[in-house]
Amino acid sequence: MTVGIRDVARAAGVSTATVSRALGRGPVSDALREQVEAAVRATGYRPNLSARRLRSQSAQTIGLIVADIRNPFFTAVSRAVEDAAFASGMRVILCNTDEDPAREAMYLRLMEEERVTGVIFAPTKGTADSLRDRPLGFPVVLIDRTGPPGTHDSVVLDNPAAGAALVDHLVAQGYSRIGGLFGSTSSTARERRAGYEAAIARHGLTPAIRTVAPNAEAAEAEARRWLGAEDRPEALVLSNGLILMGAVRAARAQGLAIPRDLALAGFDNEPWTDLVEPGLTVIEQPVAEIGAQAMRLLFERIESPEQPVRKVMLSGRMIARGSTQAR
Amino acid sequence: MTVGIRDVARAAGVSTATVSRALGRGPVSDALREQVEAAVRATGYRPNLSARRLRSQSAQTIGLIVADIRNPFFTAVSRAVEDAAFASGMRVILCNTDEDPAREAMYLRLMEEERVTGVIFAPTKGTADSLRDRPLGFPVVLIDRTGPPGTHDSVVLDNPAAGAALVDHLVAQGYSRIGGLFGSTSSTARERRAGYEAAIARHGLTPAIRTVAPNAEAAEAEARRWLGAEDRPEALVLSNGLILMGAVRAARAQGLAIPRDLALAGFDNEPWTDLVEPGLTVIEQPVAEIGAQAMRLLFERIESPEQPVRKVMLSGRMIARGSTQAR
DNA sequence: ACAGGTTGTGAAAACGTTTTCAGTATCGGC
DNA sequence: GCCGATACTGAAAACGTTTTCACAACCTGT
Repeated sequence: MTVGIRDVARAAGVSTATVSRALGRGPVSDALREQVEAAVRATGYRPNLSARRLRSQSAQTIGLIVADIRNPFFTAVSRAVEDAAFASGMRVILCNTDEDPAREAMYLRLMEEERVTGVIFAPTKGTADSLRDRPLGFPVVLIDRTGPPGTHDSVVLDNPAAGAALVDHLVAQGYSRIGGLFGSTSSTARERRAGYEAAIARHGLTPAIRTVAPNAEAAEAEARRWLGAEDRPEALVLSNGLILMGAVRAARAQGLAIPRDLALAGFDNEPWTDLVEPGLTVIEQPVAEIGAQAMRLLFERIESPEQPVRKVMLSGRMIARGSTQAR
Repeated sequence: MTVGIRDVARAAGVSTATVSRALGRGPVSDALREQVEAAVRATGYRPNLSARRLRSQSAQTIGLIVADIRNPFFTAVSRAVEDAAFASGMRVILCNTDEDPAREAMYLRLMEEERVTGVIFAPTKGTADSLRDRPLGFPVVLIDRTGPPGTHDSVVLDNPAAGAALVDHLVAQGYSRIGGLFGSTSSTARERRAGYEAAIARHGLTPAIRTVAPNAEAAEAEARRWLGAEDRPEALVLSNGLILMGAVRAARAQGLAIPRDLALAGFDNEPWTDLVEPGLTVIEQPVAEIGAQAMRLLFERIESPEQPVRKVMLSGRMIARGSTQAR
């Protein structure tokens, strides 16, 4: 029924070995190569990737496991990864875990079964920690989040610095009762929180921290409670774009004017953050750079598996907008 | 090196056939099944999916080819598709074409080479038209966009009705010089435009139409030109969420107040559309339903390949917000 | 007690490629 | 004119599974 390499071989009057070589790279005379190419066109042959991968023991595929495909940060990173992969003739399998450890485990198993060449992974905290003891058949590069130092290559933002920068900015703008609402599932949120705490301490202020599942709905609910409470802060630091959106919604719901009643400073320069009124002060992440660096680390790890573990730390860029106007 | 089914068989003291049957569905005694499972755990065996697919001639994989992964409409649909696929024990390969026919062709070829079970596809107009003459080894369900009637199953919004509904709403709110800015690459934009034109004609108004690449940057540039021209419309209909965002940016850039100087009505109830001031009137698409229906059509087509082509048309829901306030 | 299932099992074939191995021309250098 | 490379080619093995085939063991109804 379906046309295979033997059909092409027969049509071209050569052996299957020659067809294989003509299609891949192998020594084939120009004459035969042309015959083969003609036969491929004539028969409409499509190589069977499963067979090719099985025999060649090389999937030419990298897995990209992200925590939330709705988060524009991850879609932006994934585009960069995909571009780099295609430039190297590799396929990408994109997986979305929804910050769910069970789905992370499932996808890691899937990657093993696919015998992928390598994986780029944004794990939840628990998985990141246990990754050290989990033997996997492929190299892993962590993005956005890391586990214990020294286990896997990684590329992350300088989160402590970024968290501190937001606090410093808010202090400079005249705010002092500065709260922080951080995601509960990632090392990244922890690091941003650590930067927040350090800066708060440095300025001699009192920290006020709440933790929440990193999605807009949970963040809105928690922020509403907080903003309705007596100890309502004057300003809020939000640890990612989804939480930032939740906070904006909560402020609206509570009838608080930004920045008069509540200043906001968060992460991820998403397209909508300068469309709302006032614009939102954010740390912009170098998303394309993160994806590209992750692919570079992965390729270099595949090239030389025994080299020491590396961690690439990139700086964010603060974009000050109306939401943190001086009071 | 890597542990295969023969190693498991040896460890369990059975044949490879028995291991295969114990892992899949096949008649195996309980005693042996347990032995096999123990051996799997002991050896850390992971089945090789390439080998499995090659032998069983079934990829258990569906391809999902979307036009723009940055468009929240497609990420939402893809989540629904993925959920349905996993519920049926299938994998999903997610591909992003960027509205580029060359990438569409590349991904279609990839799907052939992967021998996928089926494909869900949001094609550009040119590709949708030529799809009829392109023999593919798998069933295809078109989403969001269609080609010539009767060639492939599809699930789409009732776009003409939705386009007309926006015009009707604007007319009811007192606007009469209503322009339309539509995407250039999809059948969907065409249908929305047809609905716009029909409604404009029905109200005895004059149509004013511009066409643009369906991304925020191109839309903003075109809208800026238009809004700076003498024949600036009082209201604008925008054919998707990205174009809507471009229009908002253009209005801001030209210093036009919404809705006083310019009313806006668009598509896709994205999270930010009610965060901007004023909120934007949009047609909300039943994204989860679109994904679920597409999977249903695909499965039923796989089940019975010869059944007549079906087209599922879903209705959008208009959400009126401040951007179309009565004047 | 026997024919005719039914159930469980293993040996071996098969899936569609790539790669190894061996072989045949051809070539350059003596 | 011979010898060792070099370049190309085909036959067959190999990749890791699932599936077919054959068969043995056990039922079930007469």
